[in-house]
Amino acid sequence: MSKTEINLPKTTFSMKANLPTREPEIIKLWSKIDLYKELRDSRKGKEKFILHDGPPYANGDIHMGTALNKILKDIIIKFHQMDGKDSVYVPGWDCHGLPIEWKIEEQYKKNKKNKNDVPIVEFRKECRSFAEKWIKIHKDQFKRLGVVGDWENYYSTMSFGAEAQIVRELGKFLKEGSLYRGFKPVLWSTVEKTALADAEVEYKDHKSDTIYVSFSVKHSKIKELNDSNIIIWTTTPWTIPANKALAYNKNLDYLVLEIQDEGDFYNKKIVISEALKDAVIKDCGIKKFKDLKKFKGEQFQGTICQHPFINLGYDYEIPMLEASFVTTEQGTGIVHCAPSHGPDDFNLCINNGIKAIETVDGDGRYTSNVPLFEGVHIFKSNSIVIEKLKKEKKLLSSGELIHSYPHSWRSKAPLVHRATPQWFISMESHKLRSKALKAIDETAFYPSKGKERLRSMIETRPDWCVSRQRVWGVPLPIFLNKKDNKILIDDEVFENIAQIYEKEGSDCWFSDDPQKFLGKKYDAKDFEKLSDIVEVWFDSGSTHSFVLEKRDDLKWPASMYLEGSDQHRGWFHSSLLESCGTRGRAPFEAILSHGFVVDGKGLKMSKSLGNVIAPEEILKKYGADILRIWVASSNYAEDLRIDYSILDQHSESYRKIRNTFRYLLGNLNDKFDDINLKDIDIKKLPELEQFMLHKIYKLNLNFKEYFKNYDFHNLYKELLNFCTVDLSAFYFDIRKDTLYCDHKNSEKRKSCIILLNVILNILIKWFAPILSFTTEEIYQLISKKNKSIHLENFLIVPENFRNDELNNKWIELIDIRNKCNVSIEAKRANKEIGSSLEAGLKINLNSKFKDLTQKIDFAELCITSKAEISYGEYKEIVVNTYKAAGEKCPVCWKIDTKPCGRHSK
RNA sequence: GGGCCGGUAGCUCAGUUGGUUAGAGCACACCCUUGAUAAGGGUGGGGUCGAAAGUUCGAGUCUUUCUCGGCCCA
Repeated sequence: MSKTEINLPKTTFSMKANLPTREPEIIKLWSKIDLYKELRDSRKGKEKFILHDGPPYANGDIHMGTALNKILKDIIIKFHQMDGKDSVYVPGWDCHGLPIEWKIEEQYKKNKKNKNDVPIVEFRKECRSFAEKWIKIHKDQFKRLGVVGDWENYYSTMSFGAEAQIVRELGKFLKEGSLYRGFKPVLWSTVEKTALADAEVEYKDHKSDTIYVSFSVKHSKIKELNDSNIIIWTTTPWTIPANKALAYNKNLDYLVLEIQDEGDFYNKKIVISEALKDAVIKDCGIKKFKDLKKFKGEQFQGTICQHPFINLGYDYEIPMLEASFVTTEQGTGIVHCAPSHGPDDFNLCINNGIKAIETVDGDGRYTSNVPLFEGVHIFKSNSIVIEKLKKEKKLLSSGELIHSYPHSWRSKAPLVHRATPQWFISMESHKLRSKALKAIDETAFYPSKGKERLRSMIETRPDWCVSRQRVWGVPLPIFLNKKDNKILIDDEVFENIAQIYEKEGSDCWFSDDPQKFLGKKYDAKDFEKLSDIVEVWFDSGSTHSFVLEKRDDLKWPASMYLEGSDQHRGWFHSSLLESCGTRGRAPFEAILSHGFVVDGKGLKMSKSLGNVIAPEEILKKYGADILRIWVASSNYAEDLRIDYSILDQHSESYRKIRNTFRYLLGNLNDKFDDINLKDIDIKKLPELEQFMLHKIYKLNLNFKEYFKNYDFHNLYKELLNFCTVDLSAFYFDIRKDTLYCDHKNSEKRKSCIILLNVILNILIKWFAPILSFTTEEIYQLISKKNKSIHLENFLIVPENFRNDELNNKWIELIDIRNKCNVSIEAKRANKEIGSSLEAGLKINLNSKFKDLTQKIDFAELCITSKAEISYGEYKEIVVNTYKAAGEKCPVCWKIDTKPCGRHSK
């Protein structure tokens, strides 16, 4: 018999994947058939699954984190689509904000242009086109990853519709009354009379006056504190008039000392931290003193002090507050707090109900809120403060210090923190906090630990500051009445502004006559138009309103929001607050958060470490399907490690999967028969085939459970193990003989072909959400049913595939098979045999196995030429392997003393 | 510096309410095969469960401290 008479596998599906060149062709196919539209049409009227896209910032090439995020989204969307739902994906971009402003400014700098010489509207146009450019680039990069979505009708926070809706959303907070005007310190240049962003700040050495100031205790739980003086140290004496509180650390030890030196502090008790005692004594030149008491910081609780200028009209109470930012690095272990002049101070005070006020104006002069100092410039007031402290006997010591201090990058002038008018959404006035906490309870979190993380942030966060003194953003739609400084609240005006934005965008706020926005009802002369913009988190926090609610193909609330775990502080957070404030519930039913991409050792990627891997490199070297395997196989609940050795490993697994498909296709000769699983007459199949159907049934159960919990790394692992353990090393290996050597009419062979069809059909669908490209490549080869694999549904596996009894039986048989393999291996190691077909088996089994094994051909299972079982009182399974005697059949290669009768016909 | 989360074979991951000798796949080593062939099969080695202390008859699992890493805040 010649080789042409056996059925060798034949397929056009190549072993080599060549993904980097093949994948772009598949993307072209998807675009040609308009896959996204096909997907929508195929699920018209079906239950919707809406994964609402968190908008990436339209700036710079995508990195691994972005790729991870998009692929994970795509995998989930495809799972739901194949599960029969209408799984709509509308990608979006976040466009406003400082980073883009910066890029444009940088370009100006290069061209020696001054931002201030450029009209705002022109500047904003450049920002807009910059964002547009990056959206285009991102789109192609995301498509290359295999992400399918409505790329033609994406959303952006800078679209006119978005800008209009953001105005409407703010209008809701204004109308409700929860949006109020407050003050908050920002870094301020008194020279340029403007706020500066962190990135605009240069740190360099600066000489500051330093003072040790005493605050006398008004009352305290600690007896010894009641007639003592809390000592603080500061490098900004000019902030003393704005002092509202003192901060201590509850974990530090503090001392009460009695000073016995002559002078203002003779016989006075002072309080400082124990750790800084020596430094303070030396710095203040204290010679004689007595230790009176030592106590833990936590005992400060409830202590109230007096302002050092109490006799000059500063007659309010100064509470002592607990703060972890107090350290023993410098000073006295107690820190003076001016909420108008420091972010720490501000946050601590606001959490204790002390609000910042405007103490210093834009020029750097004290306002009328500061008694004695009104009109004095802060940079000229240190000496006055020091002099008055001395006069009031509140100055323990003074000096000078050269230290690193923030300066403006433009003017090089020293900066200060200055409380400026800002707009806040109250967490309490309309119960926003409790609404948000309730909404968290009603949300499903994957992984569950995300719930606590978000909750603890919402529980403790201060009021939401939504204003920024910038230009690239949505203008705050606020008019102030010049007479009484009251906010103009009128739905007609808000809607008018929104409709103008809808038509022409928000640029006109800065250029056009205010009357245009006020309409006919009000006179522009009576109102001041604000020039602040809305902070960008409010933009993206409103996407649910201008995307989910506005589009007919979507639904509100979203089924899921999915982002990196940093977004508990970001998008999850702002979306929750915005939606709870305006609609009383979260805009999502579930939140899935993923960890960060780190290198192979678990370190974060950074240029300096040289461990950065760009998605582009991976696509060029491996292809998107390998990257998608990396996403699916990693546990996103934690950080995700990636390096080339990890990718190499996944690309090995990919080859295993690809070869599994190749075996199926080869033996089917690329002819796929879409068998209805319900029509299979299971009892007519050999037991091995029945057992495989049971395996498929069980795996499908697990598959559904893993998918339900978004537990993809376990799902992928089971699929991979099915390919390697159950198929390649077991079923495929055993059935090679039947497939190659049996006649095409053999019942056994036909049964096997049924199984190969079933396996191919179910496997390609199981893998499709993950291996989007490879499964498409296969689908195009075998099926004309649909235009794409992604239009298919997961198969429903009939209950009659289940056969637990048979499964238990085959667990035993596989155990015997494993023992046979050990025995064969021993002979192979002795060089007595090579291939297992050169072997015969003598298997000794306890009689209890008789029923189990009677009809089983172990020569078939173990791929040997002979196998005999003898039953007896054996305690263990004992297998003896011998060299099979006789001639090798040229067709099936089995060795027998008699001629092989299989291939006569 | 503070809050939260994490550390199980070289890699990706399992490991129920504490309970036999901690598992799987890949990788690795050796062997076989040359009719899945830049494929396929078999056998095997490999872990102080980040470290230490504690609770317990018993700890990968519970407690504390430390350490390393990540995110957020400062």
